[in-house]
Amino acid sequence: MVQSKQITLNNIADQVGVSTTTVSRVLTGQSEKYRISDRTRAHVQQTAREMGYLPDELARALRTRRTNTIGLVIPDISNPFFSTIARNIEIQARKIGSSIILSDSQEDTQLEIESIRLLQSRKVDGLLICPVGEEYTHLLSLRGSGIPLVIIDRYFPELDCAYVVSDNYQGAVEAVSYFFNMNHRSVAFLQGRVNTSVNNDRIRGYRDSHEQYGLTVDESLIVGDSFGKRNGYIGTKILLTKNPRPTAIFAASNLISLGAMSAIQEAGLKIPEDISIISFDDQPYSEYLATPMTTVSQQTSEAGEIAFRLLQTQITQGGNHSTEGIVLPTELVFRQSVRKLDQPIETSRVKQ
Amino acid sequence: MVQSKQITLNNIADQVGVSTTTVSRVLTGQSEKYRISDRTRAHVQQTAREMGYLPDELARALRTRRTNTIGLVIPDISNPFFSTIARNIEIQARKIGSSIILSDSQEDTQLEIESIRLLQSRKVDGLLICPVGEEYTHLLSLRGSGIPLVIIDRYFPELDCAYVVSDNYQGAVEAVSYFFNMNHRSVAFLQGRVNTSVNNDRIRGYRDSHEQYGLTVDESLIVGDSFGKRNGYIGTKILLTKNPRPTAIFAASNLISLGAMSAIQEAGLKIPEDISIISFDDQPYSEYLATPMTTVSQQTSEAGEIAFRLLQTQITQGGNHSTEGIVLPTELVFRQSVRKLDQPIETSRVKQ
DNA sequence: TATAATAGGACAAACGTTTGTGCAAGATGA
DNA sequence: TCATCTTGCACAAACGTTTGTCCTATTATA
Repeated sequence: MVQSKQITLNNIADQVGVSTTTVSRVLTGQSEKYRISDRTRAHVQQTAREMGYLPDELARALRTRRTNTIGLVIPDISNPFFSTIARNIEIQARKIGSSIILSDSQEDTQLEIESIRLLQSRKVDGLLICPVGEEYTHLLSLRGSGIPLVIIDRYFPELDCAYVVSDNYQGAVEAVSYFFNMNHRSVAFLQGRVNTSVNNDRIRGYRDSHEQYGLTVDESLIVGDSFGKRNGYIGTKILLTKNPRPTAIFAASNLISLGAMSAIQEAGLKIPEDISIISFDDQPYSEYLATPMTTVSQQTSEAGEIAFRLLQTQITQGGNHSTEGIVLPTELVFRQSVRKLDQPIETSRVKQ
Repeated sequence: MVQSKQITLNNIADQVGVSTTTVSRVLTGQSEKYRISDRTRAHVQQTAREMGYLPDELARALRTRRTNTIGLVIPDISNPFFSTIARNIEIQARKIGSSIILSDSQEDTQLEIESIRLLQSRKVDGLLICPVGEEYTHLLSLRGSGIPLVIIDRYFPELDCAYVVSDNYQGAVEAVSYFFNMNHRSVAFLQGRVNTSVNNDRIRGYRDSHEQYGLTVDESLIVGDSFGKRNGYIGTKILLTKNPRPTAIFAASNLISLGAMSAIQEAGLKIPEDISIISFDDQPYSEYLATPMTTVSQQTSEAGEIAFRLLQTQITQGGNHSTEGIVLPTELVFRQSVRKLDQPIETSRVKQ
């Protein structure tokens, strides 16, 4: 196997009988700016092609201080929610010849920090981060370093940084209100990772919705601590022991609702006859579930694309950091996992 | 916003009052090999830390001809099958300080080719490719270039290259045979992208299984041309017009079976009462579907990890390219989407 | 014809590392 | 005291680009 030597600008220069400079200028399309004759230009291009020249982006980047590379750090790339975001970022990046370096932080802040350091070492032009979400001091100093940065999905009110997130608050309000409209009065919340903006905003929506309907929230109906399936399973197990049992569950993620379905099934209960459920995150399979799931759909594709564009303007416009925050609307997609109950007997004053 | 200058070895050297060489040797842990005094070493380490030194991996790579970076090209990162593979690759890579550059070829050979070129320009140490799968001439020349390369999921018999794939043949045989054992005799195949090894092997299994049971395959029962959902929908629509209708469908991917479910539902049919189905690719949601789906499970996590290791040995052992092919067993996971029919009347000699 | 302008390209430095080699000063041995 | 080792580090080149500047020969201008 011949480990064929790399073809460099020098090789081409020697071959053509011209300086490296000239070759570089021709191949970067600066031939007219530097008055390279058509003859030379053609000759250089020809031999470059013949020799199969591929520019060394490393060397180029070292000189130009621009790698055309962006870092993407994500808590779990196997989660379709994140991989959809990643995909749309990649598609945008490829359009302008950028590459993305992918880092999976495994929902671990420490790994997130290490990822960021490594990406900085690799001199990425900018960073797109779906943060684990609890800590943000490392993001603060990152922001201070002046590197272009856009946060996705989970943001930090105290961090002055561009971000794109879903309207988690409104999404939660609509979901929970829908339960109330269907005459549910005991609605549980299977929450995700606590103290993340995503979770905080959804809880806030959950609470405010109660208030709007003149209801008080039963704190014992808020359970869970992660966005994973296992958490959904355990949380639901707990909820189902309650007496009286909640009539509805609002699950904070697609994985949580999957776990919840396991627990519900094991308890011999039916959705929505025995218990209703709404899940955050619409997925391709949502409509095919045993009971087609009513969900809160997020604009994941758009989130990826917008985040990339935000980052790109930061990169091209240099230090002029817009701190713009973009919040994308959610949509409640109605299917069959919510049952309408009989009118509740209680005399709850329904505001609004 | 202060665009703080990059800290270089030179800065540290100046600060400490020592040469760049010495700083480099200390910071790369070669202080004893080059007899740097403990005093100097400590001093250098201290100031490096104080100044917040981060090595420039670009410059380092340019000099060492090693980027600690591998290229990963995948047809669709939003497909959980691929994103699971990607995740496990990333997890392995991070353990040894490598980064992965992700490229989504969008199931387009041309984009795949461009991706590979760009990754070569970026001087990745090796390439992990889930090929689109029809063309492989570009992979041939890639192989000739001597860059470490491992193919995942779809391979090419004519391409002398390490690969890791599922045992698609055996998986298909088991699925289709199971149908036969359940007394089905009219089993359709909703195939994926034609002329890919994945599809070819599954078709072969489909055919051989027929032969083992002394049955002839009805060619009109093989429909479809991609691994997408839409293809599953259309293919099923077609199948359902047949008279007599096939009693069972073998779907070549998770997305195909989702599409099939739509078509089946629209026709007012029930799984498995009216039609049975087995799908390739087990997914977290498979057991929660309207009818829990009997699937052919692949070892996606393992595939990613193994591929990475294969590549890593190629990288470290230099040109010594093993051409080892690894095929991972599949597993038929039984759920409820297959109905047992009454004994067929026909007198088919059942071999085996 | 003398001078200025232009065309066409070359030189060399720089980006931040790594690494083979060289070299001075002190330590050791005879 | 002289030669030899050893210690501890510095020099300089190299990786493949890009880019500001300079140079020479030819053409145009006066």
